[in-house]
Amino acid sequence: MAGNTSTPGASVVSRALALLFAFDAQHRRLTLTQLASRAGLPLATTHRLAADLVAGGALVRRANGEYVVGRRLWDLGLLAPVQTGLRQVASPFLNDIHAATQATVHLAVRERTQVLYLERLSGRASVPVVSTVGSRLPMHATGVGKVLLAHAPADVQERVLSSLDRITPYTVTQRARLERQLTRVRKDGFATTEEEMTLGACSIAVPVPGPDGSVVAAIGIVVPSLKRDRARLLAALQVAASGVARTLANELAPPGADAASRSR
Amino acid sequence: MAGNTSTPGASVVSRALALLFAFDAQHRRLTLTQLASRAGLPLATTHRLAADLVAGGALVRRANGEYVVGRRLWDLGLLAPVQTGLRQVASPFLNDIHAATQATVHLAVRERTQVLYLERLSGRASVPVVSTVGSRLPMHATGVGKVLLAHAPADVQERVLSSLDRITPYTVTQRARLERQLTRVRKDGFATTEEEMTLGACSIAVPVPGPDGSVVAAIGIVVPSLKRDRARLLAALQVAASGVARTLANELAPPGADAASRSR
DNA sequence: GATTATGCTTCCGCTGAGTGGAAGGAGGCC
DNA sequence: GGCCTCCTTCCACTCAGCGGAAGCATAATC
Repeated sequence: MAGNTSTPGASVVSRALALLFAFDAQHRRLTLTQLASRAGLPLATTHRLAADLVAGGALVRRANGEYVVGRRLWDLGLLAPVQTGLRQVASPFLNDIHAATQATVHLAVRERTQVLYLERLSGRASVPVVSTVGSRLPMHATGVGKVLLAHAPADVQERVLSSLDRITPYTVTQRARLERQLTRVRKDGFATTEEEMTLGACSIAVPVPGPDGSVVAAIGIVVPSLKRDRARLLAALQVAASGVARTLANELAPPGADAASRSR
Repeated sequence: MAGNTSTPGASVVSRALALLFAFDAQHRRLTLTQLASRAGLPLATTHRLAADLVAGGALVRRANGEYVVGRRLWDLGLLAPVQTGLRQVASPFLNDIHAATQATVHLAVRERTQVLYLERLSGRASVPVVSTVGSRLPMHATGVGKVLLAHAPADVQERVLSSLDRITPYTVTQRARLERQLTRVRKDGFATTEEEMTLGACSIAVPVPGPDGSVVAAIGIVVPSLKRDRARLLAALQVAASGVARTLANELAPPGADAASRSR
């Protein structure tokens, strides 16, 4: 729009989005200068666009000058069809697991080469858990991740297996060893981790099969130790997973349109 | 930016936001034409801006041409400091109530003259419930709403009381009667509704007091009937509410900055 | 209390990014 | 074929946006 832009070709909209997406889980509050630098825009431009965004309610400016994401964007985000159907269907079953185990319960799907956490019920026990709703974690170090990885397309597996970051001393970073684990996951129908993502936290997870036999999601729980009641936890998970799978299959009976198209 | 705009003075950013906020709970999917009409923009302009938004991942265009809110906005929305602290603190207590009662559990705050639902655990029983996370409902017809209204500033009460919409045949629309109910709510420490929002659904709710004695939120549950176990439900709610209140007070012990500033 | 540093706000001349009417597809229905 | 609806592309006009620079406010440093 302007004559003397430093990056001709970039639309105003793209700049505005750069400002919005400058926020992330580690940067929920940004000063003007931080915002400008993270978005890669000149300070004056940032100042003006940010003011527009504040005027529209997309951002909020605190009394101390910091910008935060506005409530209107929270509203808007909730409308995104992020597995809406899956989450609604799964919700009561997750609650059942939570009631039965008192542990932290997760519902997750695969997003490219990472685990995306769709839902989380936090447990009573003081287990350190790093995931929150919306967070992405590596597949090879989480229970739900191993389940999803074990059933992912070959090219995804290849990409994940070719670079296994060490997160704790117990993270499985040897390709061959993880491959053996994945084979077991497919055979046994569940995956476990022991302090591979967070010290002091173990997990166990099972797949949620879709109508066509593919794996559409994973349900897992996080506990301080698996020693004691692995069998009990696994039973609870499997009941829930088959419940979700059954409900999903029924819901899809009238095979209309693409996923998540049930607004009415 | 352009010479021949029909509404000079409107920034590109404001137009882009108009497009985004054209989506709401009743309109999660919009065609180009719908989008243009709801945003109040010419079709060609809408087409171009929407393409920019899609390029940035803020919107997604389905195969059938419909636009929906994109996953990146979902991510972003989760970063909004919408009572982050309150929700985190309350979550385990809400789960307790849910486990104990198997009913639909709500956490809500007041937003201007409406109830804003922050959290919802759906129950097993087939009770019709209209609320979802992020939805706003009138205060006078919901349990949590009555609690929040009873403890709202006088001007808010006045505005709400001066126009009581009828939603079901049982909605309380007489000002004097609702005022008497509010007095009781303050005295008894809980509120109830009986099919005032939805036929076949009753609710009971209690306030969550903040450190300074004001009411910061309400916790409520929805059941088919209150006849049977009102006392039991009330007890569960009160335990949870005081648990949340106590945790909140402890959390605020180091009184630093404004709410929701715990990113690390 | 002067000096420096840092971060925010405002100003303003230049110009190409944005605008939207209009024309041209692409389907769907009768 | 004719008609309708909805989407896409084109293009001449021009003012909204651009961002360097100067000014301002506050806080730290000497």
